[in-house]
Amino acid sequence: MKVRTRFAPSPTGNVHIGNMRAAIYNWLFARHMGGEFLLRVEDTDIERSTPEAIQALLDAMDWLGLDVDGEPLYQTTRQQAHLDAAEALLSKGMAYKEDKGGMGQGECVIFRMPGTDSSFVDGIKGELTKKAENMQDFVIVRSNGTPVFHLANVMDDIEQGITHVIRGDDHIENTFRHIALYKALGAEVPNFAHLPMITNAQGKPYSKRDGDAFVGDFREKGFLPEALFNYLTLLGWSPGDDREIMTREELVEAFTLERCQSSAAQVDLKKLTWMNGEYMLKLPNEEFEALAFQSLETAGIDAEPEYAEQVFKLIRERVKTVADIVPMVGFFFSDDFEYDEKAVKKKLLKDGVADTLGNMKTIFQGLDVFNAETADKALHDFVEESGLGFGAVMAPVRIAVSGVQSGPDLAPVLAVLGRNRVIARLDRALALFSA
RNA sequence: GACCCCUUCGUCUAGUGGCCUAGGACUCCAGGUUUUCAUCCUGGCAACACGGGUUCGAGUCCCGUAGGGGUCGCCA
Repeated sequence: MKVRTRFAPSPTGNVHIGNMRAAIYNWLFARHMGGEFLLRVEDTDIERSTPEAIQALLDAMDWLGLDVDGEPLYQTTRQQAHLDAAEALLSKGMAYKEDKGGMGQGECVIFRMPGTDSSFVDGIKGELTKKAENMQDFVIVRSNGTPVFHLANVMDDIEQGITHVIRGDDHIENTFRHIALYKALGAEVPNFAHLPMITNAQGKPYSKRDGDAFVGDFREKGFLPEALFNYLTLLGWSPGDDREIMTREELVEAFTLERCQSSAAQVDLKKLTWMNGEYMLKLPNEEFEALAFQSLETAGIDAEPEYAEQVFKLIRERVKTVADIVPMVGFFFSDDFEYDEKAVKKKLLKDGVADTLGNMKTIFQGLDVFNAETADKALHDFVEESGLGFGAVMAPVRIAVSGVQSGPDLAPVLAVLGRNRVIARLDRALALFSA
């Protein structure tokens, strides 16, 4: 039988990172097995399920490259089928009506647990069992006539022909109920695999309060989808060898449920950032530039393409995330940049620095040609002639033209900025900081 | 509280009874390269939760303890 997995989120607009990892595992498993990956939108919460929220969900999946087979199933279209199933269960005596709790809310439909011990083999955790006395009957249709999650979920998984239900381990208890439902409904029980949860930097389960809980947050922070995908896959799974940076094809090829960890995993932003940097490095130049131009645009920076491309070449290898770009190149596009206070205090407000900057200005003005090579040579010559240390010359010049202590090679930076800008900035630094 | 699950370096993990004086990666630290910064290279720190078994031999199997987590809704 062909493997079919599914991702069944509630479209709330924000897709939780833990949910998205479950989606990734479902996708990976389906692709590995040559099966299908389906989407079911559990949109029965009318308040939160707006078209925008659904679109946001689809966008997040698209961004991560989780392609879906077939049309998505919208749970709201299935209500009648759910209710019919409840009727059938009722008529077979497998469910009963009751005014639960006697609260006068009216009668709801309650599923009768079979009263036998239950056990199943979880694809990740192994055999799981539960004694009959620890399982209670449960509501499948509310007194207001709407189906409850358990019924809807099972019915729709049957409808979509799901063979493998891969979900968070917070569903383990539900699984015993669901299995009983499958059997009562006369349907084949699918395979189940329960993923351990992932936790935040504090080692606690992700809550909606966590800043980085949603897929969109990672996108905004400048992470590449392929890097996030790779990282999330490795969080709780490993190929069994030492590979870490893996292409999507390699991940699909290597992915199996048996190699999934059965304990919770903690997200480590530092490692994600490292991995993202590796992916940034691998990006084809055109893609990097496209991303960079986009970042400048959203930051409201007007960039002349030819000039910008020179700038991008300078920072290309230093960027860890897309979000690094704008702060790194700001001074190339505007004279209105901040001076790093510490840097100024430590390097600029020193005796003799004003002379150094003044000398460099004169030297640069006197150059026949001003480019990376000549600027570099001028810098070196001056260091030698003056007997000043290298740091005593480079650092002040760098801070004067960029505001900060670190950045790409200084000479190329000067060359790209151009002589006029460099001299103007040296003048300004002289005026502002001559001690 | 009841039921269930989990436990290898700070973090992600390899490890399926001898190949483990426990390997890799991130982080961190030190040195080197770069006559600036970053990169890069080399090296280092650092773990089998604890206690009992079983066995010639246990990180690997069993039992218990502790700690962590999940679930106990007419939410999903």
